[in-house]
Amino acid sequence: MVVDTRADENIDRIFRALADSTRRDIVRRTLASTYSVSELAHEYDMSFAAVQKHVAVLEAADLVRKFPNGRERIVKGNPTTIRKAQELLAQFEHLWRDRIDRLDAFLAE
Amino acid sequence: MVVDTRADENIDRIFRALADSTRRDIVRRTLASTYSVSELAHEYDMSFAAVQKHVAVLEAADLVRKFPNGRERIVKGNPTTIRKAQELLAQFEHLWRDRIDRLDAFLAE
DNA sequence: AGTATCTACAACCATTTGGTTGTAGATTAC
DNA sequence: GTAATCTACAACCAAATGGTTGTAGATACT
Repeated sequence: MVVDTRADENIDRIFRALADSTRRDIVRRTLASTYSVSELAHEYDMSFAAVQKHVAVLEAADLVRKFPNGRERIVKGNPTTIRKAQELLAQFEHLWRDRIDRLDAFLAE
Repeated sequence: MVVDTRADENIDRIFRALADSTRRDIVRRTLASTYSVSELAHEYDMSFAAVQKHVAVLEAADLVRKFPNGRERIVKGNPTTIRKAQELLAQFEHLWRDRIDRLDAFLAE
């Protein structure tokens, strides 16, 4: 069985992007407030280029978007993609509940 | 600023584990039904050892657990960890909502 | 105009990841 | 008892990841 589709690759990117505490912190910050790339870079113990790469990973996953503002790029967190991931996990939980419901129905016989 | 803690590493593992469509499929299956490792292996176009490794990654993230049953290991999806991830994403969304609420309050002045 | 700042991007490096094959230990089936 | 099945794990390999430094293009400041 082959499992991978284009849609799956997008999901891969989302979870992969979230699997790093620096990137999760960037998402939190840019959801709660406004940051340029260099403002973000000041927050972490790593090079500007490293932070830039993290932002690029998040952007590829559509977890943040960049908007030009003069020489700066304003990074904004994208709540829609967060919700998408959340809904996928909710489906997972649903599978479990359905199973329990089936079990309950069986035991009720 | 240093961002990583022990707790963060666990979160890393969860999202990292979910960032692969084969592993997401294993989670879905083992939440909805019962599979041994070899039964899972039959479902995918890869070696038994590869599937075994995927299960190990999921187990390290506590997304599945293994229970010995004779020579088999029964793999069970763990809804608790799914929920944990879901709640974390819900917090992210909350940051966004708070921001919008603050904006609304400001505009209402 | 000249300088400083912000960003983009390439090249490089060590480590991790996702796959493989092969070997070996337990348990079950005949 | 022997053979088949299920699992574990090591060794290996190519590709991706997460960091670095260095160079260069735009924009803003004085």
